Amino acid sequence: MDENRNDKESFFSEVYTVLREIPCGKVATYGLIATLSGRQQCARLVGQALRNVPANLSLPCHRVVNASGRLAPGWPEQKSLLTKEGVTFRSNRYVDMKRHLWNPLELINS
DNA sequence: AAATTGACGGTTA
DNA sequence: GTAACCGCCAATT
Repeated sequence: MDENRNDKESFFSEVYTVLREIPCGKVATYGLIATLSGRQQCARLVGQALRNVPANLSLPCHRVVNASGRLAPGWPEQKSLLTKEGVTFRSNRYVDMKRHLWNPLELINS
């Protein structure tokens, strides 16, 4: 049986699902999404998934940054998108994680 | 099949 | 706070 391939697709779906749960004005790290998707060590896979995602799915992929608050390379528009949602930056390329890092625990509490 | 790459994370310097 | 190094895992070459 091809169960292992099913696992991979499941992981991708989980990633997309988590993406939709990110509230406006918040950001999530690749590692956080990977953890919530069941693969804490597969942060890079999340990045690869996002890269493969077509823009027509309306997924808030611009709300995903790396653990340092760094935005995705080769995608300068991401900064504008985040700024438009109220996200502030520390320097010219780092998101203010202290303010805008999404805390999934709030979802449980709500 | 082996080596390289990649929208990364954590630790160390 | 920033930079360099290593470790992880799957996709690509």
